[in-house]
Amino acid sequence: MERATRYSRKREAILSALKETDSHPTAEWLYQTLKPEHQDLSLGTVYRNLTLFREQGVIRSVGVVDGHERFDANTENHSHFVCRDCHAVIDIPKVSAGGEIERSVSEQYGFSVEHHDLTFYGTCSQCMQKETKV
Amino acid sequence: MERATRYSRKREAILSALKETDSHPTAEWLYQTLKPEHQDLSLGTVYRNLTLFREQGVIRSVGVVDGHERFDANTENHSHFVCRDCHAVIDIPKVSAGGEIERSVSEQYGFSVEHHDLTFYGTCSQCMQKETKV
DNA sequence: ATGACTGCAAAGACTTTGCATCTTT
DNA sequence: AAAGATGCAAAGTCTTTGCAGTCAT
Repeated sequence: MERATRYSRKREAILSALKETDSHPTAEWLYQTLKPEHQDLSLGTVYRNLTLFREQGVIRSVGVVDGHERFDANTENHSHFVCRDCHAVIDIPKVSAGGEIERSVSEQYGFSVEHHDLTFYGTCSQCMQKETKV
Repeated sequence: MERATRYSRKREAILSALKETDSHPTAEWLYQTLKPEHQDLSLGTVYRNLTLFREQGVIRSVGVVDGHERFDANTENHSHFVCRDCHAVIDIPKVSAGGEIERSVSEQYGFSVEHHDLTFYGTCSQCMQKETKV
């Protein structure tokens, strides 16, 4: 039997903060961002709720960038660009083939494919300018 | 000026082990695998060399799966399937559009795109059988 | 000999967890 | 009141690093 979930001010705040940004934040960023409004917030609570949200499927992990896990409240199919310089994670609206590609892999290998990620790596425009100046 | 690189038995062994497997191992796996032949090998050396290889571009990180970074000596363009159950990382030969897609993102956003990863997530056939039995 | 490479163990960095306390229902 | 949620700090994991000794050139 599953454990019930109760309302919690902080949980709501964490999810809202995640929905209001497109920066694909880390747990630490959420903690720092919410701290002023919720002074008794603890990092552990942020982590616990992120884990819960992920299990519920309301958020998704974009992966670990430079040692920090990045989260995304946008669970619709889209891609990402990761800047190897400033570690920004930027949304790239649907460049991939969508569901068809998953079906193709599923049929060829006999795997149950639930999801796929397309991620680009390189240097963002801002960081490219910086490099040029040096 | 870059630092010179000298020959090292262990370095060679680490790279060989990585080239001989398609399991996308972790540092720990390489360490355990090479330990019998190189009894005085240390985990630190494995990590140091993996970092070196990655900088040299002779290997690539497939990302962090279940808290462990996974490495791949195959730097040619291909995709991966990650089993969320047993954490296996399995090669999926080229399903994506290749270089064109990178050019497209590069032009649209003004980013310098160096690489892209396409990763599928789900349950592998072996783990699906296990689940059925239960 | 010189500078690179390594073992070892300590230090780091991020995340998880136990327990007493506070909240929600 | 009962059970979930949180703060705090300790514990866990994976990875990095300093230092002294070893090896390649």
